[in-house]
Amino acid sequence: MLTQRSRYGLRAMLLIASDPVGNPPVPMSRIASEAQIPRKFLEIILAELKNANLVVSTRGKHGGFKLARPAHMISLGDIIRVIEGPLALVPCVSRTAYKRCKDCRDEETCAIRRAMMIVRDDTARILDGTSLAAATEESLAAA
Amino acid sequence: MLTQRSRYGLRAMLLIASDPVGNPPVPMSRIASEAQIPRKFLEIILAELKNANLVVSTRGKHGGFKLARPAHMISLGDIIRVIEGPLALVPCVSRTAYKRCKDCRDEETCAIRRAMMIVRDDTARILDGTSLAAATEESLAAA
DNA sequence: TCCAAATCCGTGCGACTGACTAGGGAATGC
DNA sequence: GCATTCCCTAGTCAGTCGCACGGATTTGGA
Repeated sequence: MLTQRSRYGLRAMLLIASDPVGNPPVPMSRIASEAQIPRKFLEIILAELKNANLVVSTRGKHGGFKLARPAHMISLGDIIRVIEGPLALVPCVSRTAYKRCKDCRDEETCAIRRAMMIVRDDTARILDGTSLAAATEESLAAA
Repeated sequence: MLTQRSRYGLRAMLLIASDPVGNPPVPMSRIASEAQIPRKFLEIILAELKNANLVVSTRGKHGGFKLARPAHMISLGDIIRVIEGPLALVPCVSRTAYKRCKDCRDEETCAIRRAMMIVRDDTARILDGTSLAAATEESLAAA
């Protein structure tokens, strides 16, 4: 299951993405109220997203957040990986956080690993293949 | 990512499954030493598995644990669901723990939900489609 | 009969994480 | 210079993870 953080992150990103491109940045307070996310908690999440170069911020009056790339170039997988961590169920099949399992005799023939690998690939294929743009087309608030 | 618990659970089940069918039950101490799982922690995990009717135990001397069903009738999904919880990433696509997301306008057209649903189905298909028997055929210790 | 081998059962515990709060700083625009 | 915004550092509070301790209970065998 995804953590609350991740769901908040998805909601926040969807909301920013749903704002017309030419508009001024979306202030945090509006994200908090419209997506129903605790204000201060949202700060932390947006900081992570900013740190990962998924959003850019402008300070001062009329400041706020905008997507760092167009909405069709940011995937659900990008967001989840930033907030939640690796998509893989076990370290030995993770691309971003590979770690050998210590008592595995042979990674090549391990059936557990093979199943986990397929799960990971399928998951990544779906989540990386769904962009914010695709998601906002039909629904505005979810997760 | 799966928790350590779940990985221990998988290892324990694999070890029990790898024991010849006619043999006496496998004592916890042997599982602990061979699968490298802390003895007392293993107690809790085996209790969960027993409670979920995946293993049966016999007490007293020469007691231990055996699979409750033949190894080809227990899937990795069965085990993970018991110890880790639902396979779905969000509650609104879970079969075993469905819960509506409060501010979702329309579940039918929600693209997030649709992506998550596909991920869940793929995950379940693989994990429920891989039995302990299939896993033990090629590798004995993993995860 | 009594011991040893085994599962069962409750309790505790330190570390971490998840979710959230508090309070002030620093930049920017009017 | 003042309001509006983001930025930063802590700290709380509850829960879970991973694990350990000390038994009680059941069973088989010497």
